[in-house]
Formats: sequence, structure tokens, C-alpha cells
Amino acid sequence: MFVSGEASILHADLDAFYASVEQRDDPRLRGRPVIVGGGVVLAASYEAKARGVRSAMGGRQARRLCPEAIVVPPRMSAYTAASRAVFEIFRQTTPLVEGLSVDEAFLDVGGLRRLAGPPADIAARLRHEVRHRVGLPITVGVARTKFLAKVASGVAKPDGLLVVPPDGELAFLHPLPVERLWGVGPVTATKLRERGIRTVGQVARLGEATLVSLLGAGAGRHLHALAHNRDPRPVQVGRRRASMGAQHALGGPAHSPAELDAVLAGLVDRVTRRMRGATRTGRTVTLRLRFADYTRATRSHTLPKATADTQPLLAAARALLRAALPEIDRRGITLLGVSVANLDGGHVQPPLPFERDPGADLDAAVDAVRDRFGSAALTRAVLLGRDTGPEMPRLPD
DNA sequence: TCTGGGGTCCTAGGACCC
DNA sequence: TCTGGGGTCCTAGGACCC
Repeated sequence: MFVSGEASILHADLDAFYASVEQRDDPRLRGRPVIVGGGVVLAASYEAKARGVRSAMGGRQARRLCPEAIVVPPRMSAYTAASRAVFEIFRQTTPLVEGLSVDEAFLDVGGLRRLAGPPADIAARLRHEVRHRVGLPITVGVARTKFLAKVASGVAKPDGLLVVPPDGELAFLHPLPVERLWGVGPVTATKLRERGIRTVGQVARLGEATLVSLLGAGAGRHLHALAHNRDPRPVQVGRRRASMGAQHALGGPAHSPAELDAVLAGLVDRVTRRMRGATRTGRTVTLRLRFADYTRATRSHTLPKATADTQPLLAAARALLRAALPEIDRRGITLLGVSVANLDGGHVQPPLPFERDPGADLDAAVDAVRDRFGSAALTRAVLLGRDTGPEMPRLPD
């Protein structure tokens, strides 16, 4: 796989996404602390974050920290529309876009220098486009690897742009706290802190064997590689989700088996509707339980044949629920969830919208593609040419 | 810190096959 | 008959992310 020697991977990340959409659509919210979500904080504007409000925080605690915050209910359809508009701008920037969630993506702009200028200029233009066409602030990190681009955007937030030059990577990375590393959460951070390890530089000096004994083989090797800035993963186009699920929090006193069954049927119906809408089928049904003490458990079953029909998936989910009823009875239940995994067709390479006439000369092929499909299709052809050889049209260097 | 809803990836044991 | 090494699939749990 092609690995560029220059910083040409962008990590673009919308700032306080849901809250920014609300501030965009209601001028009275601008410049003021905004919390999206009621019982729990789904998103907080930077004015609210400055007061210590964080997403996933309980609503009561958030209001205590920031009594003057304006609390608004989520408007999912508005966020979906905003996300689509932003991803459209991503794809107009480069065909090599890998979405991570509704509000962030990696963009590979290597090879676009002749068409669009250096990566830093492309990133600045991208931020300007998102701000003026969609009305949202976005932060972009630019680096040679995905991992470093993501770290850079995290450091540059909010509404920032940060380029990590190839000769300044370790100087940038090593002073950062370990929590900045992708994959270091509360558990891993605590284990490291107990050993007096606070910075990425300290992790880098530790040695792989020590990290593996501390965190296990997978996490240890992963962290060792990242601390030494090794991340060969390419930006991948056309990744599709591997599972789909729905869940529902249950409050209050005990729930009868009939009540749980009704919730389960609703969840399975929601998931299978979405699966059919996306024309995906799946084989593995997982029942997700959270007990009264907030510990979690899962139960799963794999069907012989993939399906998106409600009936067989609901039957499997019901059997799992029935088997779990005694434990639910003993421990109480606070959440019920269903997900379907083992989805068919994990990765699709979007087809190129053209074929090159083998008789045509290269310049003519390039012009034809640009005329018919625009520069995005052309740059995709150029970028793919790195892997597929000379039969693809390339721009002359 | 009294906790929503949607995901990803990794690990590990057991079944089963060659 | 007691035995090896390698591989895949299934299940359950855990950490992490937005």
C-alpha cells in the first residue's frame, strides 16, 4: 500500500456537532451554553464544556454545573441532514473519504497537489466550505498517518487547523498526555498512571514487552506502535457497518416478562426495518442486558442463514430472552438491547463511473474523464492508479 | 459519575475439522 | 489407540469511541 512521505491525511471533525447545529438554527443560542438531550447529555456547546459539562453526563449534574445552560431536545433528522451536506463537501474535496461517524472522517489528499494544492491549503479550504455552505465549525488535523491526524485534530479543537510536518512528529507527540492516544480510555490510563506513566514519550521509552505484560498482547503492541508513531493503515473507502442494533433503557421497578417481550419486539422491528432499508442481512442476534447494578451481559445466537426478516430474528431474540429471565428476575434489569451482526458484504469498492478506451491516448482520457465526471472522479482514478498500475489514467507528474 | 443510544475491535475458550 | 499442529466458527466479555 502506498504510504506518502508527506503529511497528506486529513482528519476532519465537526465541533460539538449536535450543539453547533442547534446554535446555527436558533440565533438566540449562539454564544450561550447549550446542552442537547434531557436525561443525559448528548452534546454540549463549548460554552457549556467550559463549565465542565461533558457528553454522557447525567442531566442533573450538568444543570448543577451550569444552571444557565439552555437545554434543547435532540433533532436527529436535522443532524443527519447536516452530516450529509458535510460529507458531500468531503467527497468533493477527494474521493478517498473514510467516514468514522456522523461527524468525522479521514480524507486522503495525497496526489492532489497538482489539482488542488498542498494539503494545508486543501484543509483550510475545506473548513471554509463547511463553515459557509453548511454553517458549522469544523476542526481539521493534517499528518502523515491516520492516527496522528486524529491526534492533531483533537489538540486543535475547537474550530482549528493543525498540520504536523513529517520532521516534527515525535516532538509533537511525545509531550502529550497518554489519554490523547486513540484507544487509551479510563482503564488503560489508570494502569499506566499507576506505573507513573503520564506522557506518550514515557510510553515510547517503555519497551514493547513491558507494555504487553501490562496491558495484554493486543493493546500493548498497539500502544507501542502508536507511541513510536507507526500506523500504516490506509484511508479506506466504502467500509460498511458490521452490525446494527437498537436498545432501550428501562427505569422504575420490576418489569414483567410480557413487558420485556413487548420492548424486545419493538427493538427487533426497529433493527430489521433499518436492515431492509439498507438492504443488509445478518446472521448473529445479540441480546444486550444491563442489570440494576449497571453491570452488563450479552447473549448471542447465530442463525444458519442471513436474513432481514423480523420473524426469524425475533424468534431467536425471544429464545435468548426466555433463557435469561431467571437471571433478570434475580438481578433486576435497566437496559434491553438487540443487535444483528455478521452482516453480509462488509466492504464494497465503489465502482469507477467510467472505463478508459484502450486506444485513446492518456491526455485525451484524462480530459474525457474530467469533462464527463468532474475532478473528483478524475482524482479517484489518479489515486487508484497508484495501486492498479498504468492501465488507469494518470496525471502526468 | 447515578449513567442514552449507536457503534468498533480484541481476547479467550470450546467445538469441530483436517 | 493415544496423539500433534493448524485453522475456522461460535459465544461471551471487556475496553473504547462518538
